[in-house]
Amino acid sequence: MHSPKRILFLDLVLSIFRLNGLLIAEGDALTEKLGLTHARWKVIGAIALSNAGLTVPGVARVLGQSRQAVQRITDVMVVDGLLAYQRNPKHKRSVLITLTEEGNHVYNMLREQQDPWVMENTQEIPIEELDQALRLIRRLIKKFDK
Amino acid sequence: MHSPKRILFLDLVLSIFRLNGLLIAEGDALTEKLGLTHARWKVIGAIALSNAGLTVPGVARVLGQSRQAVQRITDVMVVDGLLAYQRNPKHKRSVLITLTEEGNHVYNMLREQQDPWVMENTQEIPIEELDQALRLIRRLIKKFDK
DNA sequence: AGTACAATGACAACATGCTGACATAGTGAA
DNA sequence: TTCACTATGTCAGCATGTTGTCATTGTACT
Repeated sequence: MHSPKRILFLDLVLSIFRLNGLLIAEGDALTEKLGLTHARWKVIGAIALSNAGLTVPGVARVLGQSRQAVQRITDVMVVDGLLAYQRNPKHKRSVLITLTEEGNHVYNMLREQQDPWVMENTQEIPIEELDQALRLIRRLIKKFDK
Repeated sequence: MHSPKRILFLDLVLSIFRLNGLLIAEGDALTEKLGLTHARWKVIGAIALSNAGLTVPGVARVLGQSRQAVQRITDVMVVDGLLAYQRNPKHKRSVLITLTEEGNHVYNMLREQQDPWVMENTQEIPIEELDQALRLIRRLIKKFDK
């Protein structure tokens, strides 16, 4: 079974692995001066983008990681003063994660690095192509996320 | 700067992270009975797909990882009998990695699991869409892989 | 040939991720 | 309300990946 589709799909999978690694490297380079690592900017990004507030398992679900891995990172980030835990009106045990003033400051600096980076890497790409790719990827995510 | 393109691109990046994790989980589930982990099936796949033979740093380049990480995995896989190191006519120190008979057997079984998995997950997706997405991802890879 | 630079192997320290296990809190149905 | 099931926090063990460092081998240029 060596259909073109098979080759294409496996190629796509390998390319996802590769791009994933490159994006992490890009993000790390982008945030190097801010003292962030990819584990940290992922968490900061997820929280900053959430409207309703996120719990530790909530961040884990968004990032597709285990809650234990997220918990470990957030615990350290709270100690480091980037995040704070806040009482959750919806849940007695599971606190909400919020950005501290310093965390917000770091996020803003992250944005200052990120915005030109996004500009630079998307200006030649039509918005329709980005949208189509995103839709396909979302479709695959839905398939695998059960 | 909250252009739709920015949001779209960041959304794409997050989705790549998410899909990457899900694909690894899929692969691990697929190869669970074979006693493989993602670090291992990635190496086996890379070697099986190579024509000319690969060295440890060669595999690292293909997978976009550090040679040290690959070396550690291959060393264990040699002990486990899946891989063997072979004299490299081109290089005195840097040996070639080959699949042992058992390694080849495992690769064939991997293929038996992988083929129906690919079928199942691509049958509703037009080949053109896969191709377009792959092209965009390759374009991004080229941008970041310097 | 000689020499500077690159590539490789080896080892270490560390960050990150996963799963498993357990106790506790929360939720929903009988 | 009670009870089974799920969600969460916590701790532990382990796999994987990164960077840094050093010695050694290869390579390429003069």
